[in-house]
Parts: sequence; structure tokens; C-alpha cells
Amino acid sequence: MARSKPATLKDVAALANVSRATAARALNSYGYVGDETAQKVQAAAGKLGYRGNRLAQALRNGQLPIVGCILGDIQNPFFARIAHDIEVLARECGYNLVIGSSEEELGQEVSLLASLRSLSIRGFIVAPTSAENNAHLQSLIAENVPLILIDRVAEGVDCDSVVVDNEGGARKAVEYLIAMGHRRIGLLQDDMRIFTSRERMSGYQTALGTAGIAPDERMIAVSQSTVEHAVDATIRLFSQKMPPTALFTVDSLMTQGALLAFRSMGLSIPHNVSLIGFDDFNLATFTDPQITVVSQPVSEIGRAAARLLFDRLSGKTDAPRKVRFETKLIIRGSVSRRG
Amino acid sequence: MARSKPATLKDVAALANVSRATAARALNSYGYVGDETAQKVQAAAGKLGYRGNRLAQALRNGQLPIVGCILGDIQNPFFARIAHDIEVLARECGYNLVIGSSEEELGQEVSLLASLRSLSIRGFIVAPTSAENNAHLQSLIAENVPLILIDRVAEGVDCDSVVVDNEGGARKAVEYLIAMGHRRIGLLQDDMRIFTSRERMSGYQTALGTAGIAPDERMIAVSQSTVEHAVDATIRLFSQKMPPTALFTVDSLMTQGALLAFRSMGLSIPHNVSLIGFDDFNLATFTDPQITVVSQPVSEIGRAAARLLFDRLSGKTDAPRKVRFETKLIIRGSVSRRG
DNA sequence: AATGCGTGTGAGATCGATCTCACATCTCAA
DNA sequence: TTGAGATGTGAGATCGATCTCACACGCATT
Repeated sequence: MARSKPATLKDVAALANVSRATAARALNSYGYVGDETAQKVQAAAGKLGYRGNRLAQALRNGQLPIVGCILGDIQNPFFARIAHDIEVLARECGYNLVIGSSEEELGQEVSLLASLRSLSIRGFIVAPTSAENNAHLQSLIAENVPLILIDRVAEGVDCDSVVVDNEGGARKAVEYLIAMGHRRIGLLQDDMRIFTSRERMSGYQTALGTAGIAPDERMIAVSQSTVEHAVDATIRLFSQKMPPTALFTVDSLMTQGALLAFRSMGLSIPHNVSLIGFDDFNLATFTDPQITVVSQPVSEIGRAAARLLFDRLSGKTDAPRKVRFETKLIIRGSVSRRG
Repeated sequence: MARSKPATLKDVAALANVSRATAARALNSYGYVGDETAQKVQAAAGKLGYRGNRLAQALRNGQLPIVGCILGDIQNPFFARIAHDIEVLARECGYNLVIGSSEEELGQEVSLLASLRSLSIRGFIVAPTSAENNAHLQSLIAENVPLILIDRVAEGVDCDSVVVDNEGGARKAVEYLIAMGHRRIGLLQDDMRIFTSRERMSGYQTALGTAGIAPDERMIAVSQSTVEHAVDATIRLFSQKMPPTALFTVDSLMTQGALLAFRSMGLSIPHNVSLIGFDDFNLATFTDPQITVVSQPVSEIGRAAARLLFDRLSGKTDAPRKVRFETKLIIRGSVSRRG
């Protein structure tokens, strides 16, 4: 079937018997246009179902009304929530959202960003994979492309950012474990390249240090942030001769992995092992016992980042703003007193 | 800071002392180009960090290497998984992914689609909100824009689709409840406009009918597909004088909502009430008891849809293919015998 | 010497929307 | 009556990449 190409401005102009320039004026209401002419044009546009070609518009004025968003993994409910909130705000502002997963690979992040930049995308919200390797981010700044860092910051990249108090959250969690009598406290963490992982580990270490507990790397397991990987890592961690008596996990997928691992190992919470997770999740209160977590204001993060971005896009040029949300230890029932 | 605009082909040509045409030939390797010239151009491009403007390319050849994806809500792990899988395949094929949430609003879906179409996007994967109102989808077909329906089909829209056996899955679940002696079986479902909701309800009704159980609309609650709404709807459903003895929920967020609602009402599973959910979820095996579910092969769906789309994009023009995956009843511990 | 082909290159059109000009009118005041 | 200003409109340039066309050269064949 002959697929009728979508109508162009030229078609509209022809139908209305005016020039393209006049048609454009009528449709975008700028400059002088006669009332009657304007009506003719509107009518013609309506009849043809005219819908400007955003590509051509973008080519002309240099930018596409799309914002790019590069996150670790949309399957993580934390990022899913953020992506959703950004998309909603973007839509309100007449933008669409391109999403890419870096899958926590720096290479992926770099190539994704390059690919999106060649689209003349107007701004980016990125959760950088690495705290150090960030030439690609710096070059965005250098070329004045609005960039908002989310969940993580990157050294030497001077731009708006939205993060939470990871260090404090982790510290509170571990201090609580210590106060409950635990000494062999495990840490199940993400790759150390990742900013949040690093900060949360730092909180963990600070808490141990303050309590005079010597760091012990056998207490630390690293895994990718998926339920499956976390299960394996937890099992490894708890298969030692002297396993931890408590575990702190750095995100909700890992917390869920730990839960599944404990069950498969026949370890019962909180009797055999205590657990605190970073980032709350829907069913944290449904398990038995309910899981104690460090919660972060997930619903604020994406919205805050999107607002920062759209401020920049509408021309704001003041100094970069660093938003930092507090975290909160929510005590439920997954930690037992050790004595 | 003067933000140096990205280098254009003209810049490269100028630096290499050739015409734009020649530069283009050298970079895209077509037509005749002298060896020496080609090298000069490559060198110039390298030095300037030239990276073609995909917008201009797209304007010229009519299409942007982006695929659009309109789903109900990325926060639903089901859709998140699908979006993720599509993004991965798209990236492998050199495409980027634009994501939009219809939030199950037809209007939203229509305007999102219009907005993406004006971007000259090359193909779409859509989970249509409504089974009937689909002029916007039909017009895509009419204009030969590749479209893959996912999770749901739409009447009169003749294109590739990927769905699961909703009717059968729901039927098996309800038959099982009936076999376990339940008669007052509740249904917590999504809006009836939604294809899956309708099919799952149909399976529910068929099972009841076959067993000679009269339909009773007091057994049916409708809610949006979020944990919060599902909590409310469940509480309403179970606050009747003669509440159901078992509940079938049509997706995993609603299942989780039902779990939370039951707990807040002090109803224990499976003693006071039995539960089966459609769509498995991470913690379904972690709750006590574990939740019996109808599982669908989530990891296949997005990949299958993406493959169908990229087949179309690479020119395949055979008859629309209708992929349908089976569902499986996974019996765990959330259903008790009634009698 | 005339013709043909293979090779290499540049000028210019094209995609669609926008914007700057220049050129018309028309009105009102000096 | 002339000129200044407001009001309308169209021709053409522009954004950046691509592609068609025409033109050049060299070498080999008749």
C-alpha cells in the first residue's frame, strides 16, 4: 500500500495557497500574519494532519527535545522509579526520554553517551559507573551540555547532582549492628568503582573503626547488583569457618538475594544471622521477620534531578547545585541481639 | 568558555582540502576515492573528533535509528524486564531506545505515540492500553511503520505480536482453587480496557462456569496496577460480610498489594485466605508461606518482541507473526484446602 | 586521432522547518 | 503629498549529511 508520507509544511502551504514562510508563521504564531490567512493555514494543516517534523526543527535550531538518561539497570526498582519520575516530568515539559543501561560497564556508558550526543540531545541525567574515569562527562561540561549526576558523583565533574547520604546511612546501620552486640559484620557490596558502593563501604568501615573492630576482608563480598549474583556471593560469604553474624547489603536487589541465600542455606533470620539492607523495598515488611533497612527518599531523587535538568534547559546558569538527601534507619525485625 | 560546536563534515573537508562530497565518500567508503585523499580525510576527521550528526543523516534518509517503546509502567518489574531486554538488543543493533509510560491512559498513549512519530522513529513496541480504541495504531500500520504489540493485542491491528496464554493461565489458577474446595473466589483485576485483564478475567469466569459456580460481581475488585491501589481494593473486597475465601490477582504488583492488605487486616495465608497471583516475582518464594503463582516467561517476551521488530526493520515483509508463550501454574504454599 | 572506459573529484540539490531579508501595502501625521 | 511606521507576504539561505550529476584526467583500444 502506498504509505502516504506524512504531510510537510510545503504541503500545507500549497493547500492554503501561501508560501512556506507564511504557513510557518501561522502555525507557530510569530511575526505578522493576516487573520484570514492564519485560518486558511490552520484549516489546511488540520485537513492534512500536519505534524511538524521534529527532526528538521531540531536540525535547524540545533537540538532535539529529548533528554537522555543513563542508569545502571532499569530492572533495579530504585532506578525504575527514578526513570519513571524523570519520564513524567519530561513529558510535562514536552520532552521525550531516551533510556540506556550502562550495566555498570564504563565502556557501555561511554559509547552510549557518544551515541546519544550525536543525536544532539539536549541534556543528560547520568548515574556514572565510575568515580574516576569520566573524561566523557567532563567533555559534556566543557561543551556546555546540561548534565545532572544522579545517585553518584564523579570526581572533577562540576555539575548539578542529586545523591543521598550513603556514608551516614551505612554508618548508622553498622553502628546499630554493633550496638546489638555484633562484631563479625559482613558487607555485601557492589563493585568498588561505583560511588555509592564506595561511600557505603566507607560508612561501614568508619563504624567498625570507631567501635575498635579491626577490618577483616573475609567479611566483605563483592557481587553484581542482581538477585542471582547476590545469592551466590552471600553463600560464599557464609560458607566460611567463621562466617559473619550479621550482614549489611548495599542495595535492595542484593538484600533480596541475601534473603534467598540464607533460606537456601537454612540460616534463619534473625536467629542465625542478622540483616540490614540499604534501600527499602515493597516486601521488606512482608517477610517474616520484616527487614530492617536504611531507606532513601527514592521518590524525591528522580524528580529533583529532572527539575535541575529542566532548570538548566530553560537557561539557568548559576553555580552547580548539589542536592543531598538524608537516609533513615528503619528498624524492623531482622536484627537480633548478640551476646 | 566558548563551547566549540562539534565538528561538521564541512570542517573535516576544509581541513583535508577536499570537497564535502569527497570527505563523505572517504568516511563512508562508497564511490571512488583516492587512497591518499582518503587518508587525509580520515586524519582530519580524527583530529577534529568528527562524529556525524545523526539528526542530519536522519533528516536526509528519513529515519532515526531509534525505536520507541510504550509500556504501561516501567515500575512494574514485568515491564522493566521487558524494557531492559529490548534496550539490550536495540543497542546491539545500533539503535537507541525511547521509552514512554502510557500509565494505562489511552490519551497518554496516543499523544506519546504522536510525539514519537514526529521524530521519524523507525519502529515501535507498544503494550496498548485499550483493545478497541486503536486508530492511532492502525494508522501506523497504514503508513508501514513497523509495530510490535507486546503483552496485549488490539482488535483490527494486524501486526506482529507477543503475548502469553492469559486465559489458560488464569483458568488453571482458578481451577486449582476450585479443586482445593474454594467456591467464593475473588478476582483482583486491572481495568477491563486492558487486554490481559480481560483475558485473565475470562479464564476466571470459564473456570467458575465449568465448575457450575455462579458468577458474583461482589467477588470482583478493580484497581490500578500499583501496590498501593491494590492494598485498598483488597481491603474493600475482604471487608464484605461474605468475603471470598480465595483471591486471584492479575499481576505481581497487585499480588504484593494483596499480601500487604491481608497482613494489615490480620488475615493469615493460607489459613484465613488463599492466594494465587499472575506473574511470578523475586520474593514470592520468600514469604511465609511461599506464594503460588501463574508464571510467564518474562525473559523471553521482550527479546522476542525486539527480534520481531529488528526483522521488520531489516526488511522482512512476510505475514504478521503472532507469538504466544505458555504460562505455568507454580504451586507453592499460599492455597489451603477448604472443606 | 578518435573513442571508450575506469578513476577521482566537486558543484549543487535534497531532506523539512525556520528565519532573515526585501518588498509590498495601507494608515496616519506633518 | 510625502514620508514614516505598521502590517503582511514571499524568496531564499540555513542547519549537516548525502547523493546525483557532470566533468576531469589517464590509459587502452580501434
